[in-house]
Amino acid sequence: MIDTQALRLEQLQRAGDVIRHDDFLQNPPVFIAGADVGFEQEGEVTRAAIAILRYPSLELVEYQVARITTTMPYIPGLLSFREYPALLAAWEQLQQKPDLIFVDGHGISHPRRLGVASHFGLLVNVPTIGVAKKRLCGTFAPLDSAAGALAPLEDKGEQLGWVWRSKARCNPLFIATGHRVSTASALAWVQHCMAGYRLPEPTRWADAIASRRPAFLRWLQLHPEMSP
DNA sequence: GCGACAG
DNA sequence: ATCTTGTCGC
Repeated sequence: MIDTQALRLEQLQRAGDVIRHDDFLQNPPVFIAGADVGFEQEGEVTRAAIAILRYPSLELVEYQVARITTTMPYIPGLLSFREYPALLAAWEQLQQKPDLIFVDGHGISHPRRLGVASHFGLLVNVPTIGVAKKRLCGTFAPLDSAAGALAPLEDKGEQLGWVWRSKARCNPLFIATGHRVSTASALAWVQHCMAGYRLPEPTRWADAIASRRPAFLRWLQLHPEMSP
């Protein structure tokens, strides 16, 4: 069995190492990555995809996909332990390491302040931002229906991040510091990587690659040399 | 006790 | 997350 209590204690300990302010040596970043995790073989296999985009052009310059045997079931609040092994595997395969990573999931907007974006950021020691599609914890004021509507996500007296409607008629995104990025910058960087869709480009590409979507397959046709 | 609960 | 087509709404 899994000692969930020990994992929760580990989260509390690691959360103390998360840096919640900007400490980039060079800003703005030159390469921004999007990271996404999915599953195959009825969950037996965990698949991670990382897409590297040049900033500010947002063109895809590299991507890596890693598949490993799944070791943990999905337990709300303990997601990072299930996903980080595959993320690390994909990370090791990268030729070009990014200056900033958008991780699909929460950052410090987590019950014990250690979502997958924060956990992964600590492991690779790179600035990360959590971009999630659903709330995990915290509360926020009703959001206006217009694109751009924003509300702080708060919990127990502190602001954990933002709830931001990136596009009209779409559910909002939950954006928070992962590691080495401030709450204000987390929102700004995501906003700087939008291209008309609900998700920011780094995340959108990572998802397209992991799921082998048509847009990605078409891009592959134009870049044969990029086929792994 | 009851409801909520990233991917 | 994943299984999956068409369909309703702006």
